[in-house]
Amino acid sequence: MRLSQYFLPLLKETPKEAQIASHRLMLRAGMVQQSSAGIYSWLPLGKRVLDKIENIVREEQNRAGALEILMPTIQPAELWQESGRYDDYGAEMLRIVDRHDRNMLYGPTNEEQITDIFRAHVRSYKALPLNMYHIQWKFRDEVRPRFGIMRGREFLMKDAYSFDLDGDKARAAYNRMFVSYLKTFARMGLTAIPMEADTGPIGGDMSHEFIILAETGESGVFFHKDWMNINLDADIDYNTDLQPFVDKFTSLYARADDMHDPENCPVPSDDLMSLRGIEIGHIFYFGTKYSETMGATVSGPDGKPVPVHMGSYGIGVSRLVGGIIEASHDDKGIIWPDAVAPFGVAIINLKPGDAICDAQADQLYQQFDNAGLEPLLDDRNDRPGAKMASMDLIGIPWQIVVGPRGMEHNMVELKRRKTGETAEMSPDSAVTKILNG
RNA sequence: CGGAGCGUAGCGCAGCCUGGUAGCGCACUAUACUGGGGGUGUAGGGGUCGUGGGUUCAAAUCCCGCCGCUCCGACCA
Repeated sequence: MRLSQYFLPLLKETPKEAQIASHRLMLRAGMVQQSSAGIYSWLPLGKRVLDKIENIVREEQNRAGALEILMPTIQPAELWQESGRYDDYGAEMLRIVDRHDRNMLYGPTNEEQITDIFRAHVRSYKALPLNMYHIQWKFRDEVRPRFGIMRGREFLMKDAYSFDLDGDKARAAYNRMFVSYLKTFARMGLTAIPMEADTGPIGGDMSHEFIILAETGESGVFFHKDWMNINLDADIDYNTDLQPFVDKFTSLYARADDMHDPENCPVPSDDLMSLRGIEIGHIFYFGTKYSETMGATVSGPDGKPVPVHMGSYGIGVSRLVGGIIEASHDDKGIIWPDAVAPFGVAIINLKPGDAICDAQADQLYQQFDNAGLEPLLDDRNDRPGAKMASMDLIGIPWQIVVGPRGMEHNMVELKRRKTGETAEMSPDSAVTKILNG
C-alpha cells in the first residue's frame, strides 16, 4: 500500500475523551472513529488489525476441530423466552420491534440460537461430538461504555458452542478449547493466563477466564510467579487426551480478584504475583441448562433421549485489538506484534521525486510485496521527522528509511520498532534480515 | 443507575463570572525557502458557539427544558 493512496487520518493531539493508552492510540493512529457511545467505525488501518486477529482465532478454532458458521445479529424474542433469558437479561439487551410488531433483539450472545440449530438437525449421539463457532458482532447496552473499543456496546466476538453426550465428553471438548486458546493468544504475542472463574449454579472446575497482563487492566489478578516462565510451544494433537496438558496449566494458582481470597491463598506471598489484567476470553461448561429448557436431546446408545451437555467459549476479537495495544506500546505509539501488525514493513522514502530514492523504494516495495509481507510505502512529500513519527505511532514492526544521503553509498536504515534499534545496511541485507525475522 | 463535568473551526483550547464586531495553537489551501526525528515565511479558507424556549435594545455569555459525550462508582466479553 502506498500511503499517498491510503486513508490514514492521524491525530497529532489526543482527543480529550481518550483516557487509556489503547483508546488514545487507536484514535491517534486513525484506526477507529467513534460513532456514538461505545460504538465505533473501523477505518482501514484498524480493520486490517481486526482481520488479522480474527483470522488467527479462526485458524486455531478450525485446528481444534470447531466448525465455522454464521448466526444472525438480530434474533427472535421467542427463543429467549424459551430459555427464560428474555426476562432475565435486563436492560443490557437491546430490544427491537419490527414492522409486524414482532419482538426481536440484537443478540448479546447466541446460546439460544445455536441450540435451536442443533435441535432442528441432530437426533443421534453418533453425530457427537460437535463444536460450532461463529465470529459475529454483538451488542450489549452497557450502562457505561468506556475505554474505547475495550468496553464498547457493539463488539466483535468469537463464540463457540460444544455439544456432547455426557459430562466427561464435555470435558474433553472443554480441554480442546482450553488448549486452543493458549495457542491462539500466544500466536498474537500475548501471555494469556487462564484463571479459575465462577462456575455459577453448575459448579465444578470448568470455567476459566483468559486474562492478559496490562497495567491498565480492569481487574486485579493473582497468580503463581512460575506462570511467567511457562512455555507454550508444545505441538498439540487434538485427538489425544489433553487432560495432562490442561492439568499442567491449571495446577498453578491463578485467579482474578473476585475469586481470590488472600486469607486462604495456597501460594506463599513470595511466590504470588499481584498484577492487573484484561479479560480477553472466557470458556465454560454449563451442562444441560439450555438443552433441557429448549429440548435439545439426542438418542443415546440405549435409544433413550438424553439432553446434550454444552459448553460455550468466547473470545473478544475487537477487545483484543485494544488489549494488545495495552500490552504493547510506548510513549511514541503502538508496537504491533508481527502476527497482527496491519503492515509487515514500512518503507519511508525520504525524498519522493528523487529518481534514485524512488527507484530503491519501489524495488523494496516489490520485493516485500512478492514475499507477502504487506509493505506500506510512505511516498508523501513530508518532513522526515513527521514520517518517522507516523510510522512509530502506527507501530509497524520494521521500518526501512530510504534517503538521498544513504543512497550515495547504497545504504538504507533499518529499524526494529520493538527495540528501537537502527542499523545502516545495503537494501539487500535489509530485505534478508526482515524476511528471516 | 447514583455522583461530577463538558459541548465554541477537523483536533486541542480561550472567551462566559461582569451581555455589545467570535479568538488562539495545530491541521487544511496556495506559494517560496527548506529537507535524516513532528521546519520557517507570506497569503488564504473554514464557526447557525449542541438544541429548543425565555429575559434583554442586544445572548457564546444570564435563566429554564431537552439532547449528546466524558469521568468516578456500582456492573460487565
